[in-house]
Amino acid sequence: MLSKSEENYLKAIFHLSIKTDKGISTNAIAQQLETKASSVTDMVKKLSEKELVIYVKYQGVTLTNKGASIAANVIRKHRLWEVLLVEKLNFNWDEVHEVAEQLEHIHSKKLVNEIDAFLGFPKHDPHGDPIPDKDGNINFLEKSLLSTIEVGESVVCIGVKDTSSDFLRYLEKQEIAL
Amino acid sequence: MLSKSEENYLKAIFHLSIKTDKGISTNAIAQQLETKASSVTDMVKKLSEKELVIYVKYQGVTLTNKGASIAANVIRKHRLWEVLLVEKLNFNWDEVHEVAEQLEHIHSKKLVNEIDAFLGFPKHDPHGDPIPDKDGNINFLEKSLLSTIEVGESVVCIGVKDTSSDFLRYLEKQEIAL
DNA sequence: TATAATTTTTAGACATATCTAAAAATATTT
DNA sequence: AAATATTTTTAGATATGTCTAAAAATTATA
Repeated sequence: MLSKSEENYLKAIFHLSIKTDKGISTNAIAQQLETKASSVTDMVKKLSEKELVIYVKYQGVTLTNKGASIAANVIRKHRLWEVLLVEKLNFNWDEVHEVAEQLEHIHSKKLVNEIDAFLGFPKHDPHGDPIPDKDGNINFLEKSLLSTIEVGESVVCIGVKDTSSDFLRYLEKQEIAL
Repeated sequence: MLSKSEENYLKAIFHLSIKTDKGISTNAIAQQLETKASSVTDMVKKLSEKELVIYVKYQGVTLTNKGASIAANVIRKHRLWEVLLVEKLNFNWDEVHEVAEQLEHIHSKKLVNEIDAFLGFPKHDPHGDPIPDKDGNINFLEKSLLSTIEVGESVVCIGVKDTSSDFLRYLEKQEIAL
């Protein structure tokens, strides 16, 4: 059973890996997790021993299949909890992140799958991000940033990149929803 | 913000305090938490510094109002989660304990209160134990053990003392429910 | 390609929570 | 009340995860 900390590292590496095929740098992980590079080195060694990442000194890390699968599962839980909070428990989409950060570390396969069913097997979280399936498969559908759209063009908003409360409340003020 | 471990100690002391007015012994706590007496001494000192328990060396501990309130709140969360698991997520009453032990440590007042409302403000958990209210007040209603009832007497079963899976499944086989 | 700047790792320290083994205090027995 | 047994505490060790500061490796610059 992995610790909360180990899961958070895998999740951070997973997110950083989406944008690139290269190894993820120690500093990038440190920045993502708001921790120090030296802490990252320590943890990455540990994850490497557990065969969850491939780590070559000074070359950054990449997730193994096992590591990626665990990370996807944590993200699955995070996003399913977010849907539950918004759809059933009157949370606003700008209030869910902090609680979901805690809930994503609850260990119970039955719980996750029951929530999935209870919610009708949602495909996206309240911010439009795709929810990985049981096997960790995730649907990266192509999106364009609103800033790249021409004035006058009609588009459908399916997600947000910035999930800060400030930004989400700004969107609501502009009457932009998903 | 208290750690999971600190919360578990407060909860254990709370439960042990129900049966007695005396200070709770180091050994009793160690037994309840399946840990060693020396670990209990360490933690109890820490809780004492935080004014959550009154601790006199060799004399056991009692909860302060603050400590009791926190313990009651953890128990409130535990029992509300159990109701959610059973009522909404298809858990059997013998499957809920382990997951609730994790969920009770999630920190979010809004979450607890929303779950409470979502469930229609239940008064008891799936084992018939009372759910403390927001302020930590708990309804200790008088119950008699089935073993003290005369043969032929008619009674209503409103709770269980033993919450082990084995015992709960035995009750189901006997068609005894709450 | 040397030199400088940056990144990464190592070494050693600290906090939390736990443990074992020994010492001290309390409780029980004779 | 003295001897014995039990409980509790202390002292010192371990594991996890973090940090700072210094050393080593890599990358960028002149």
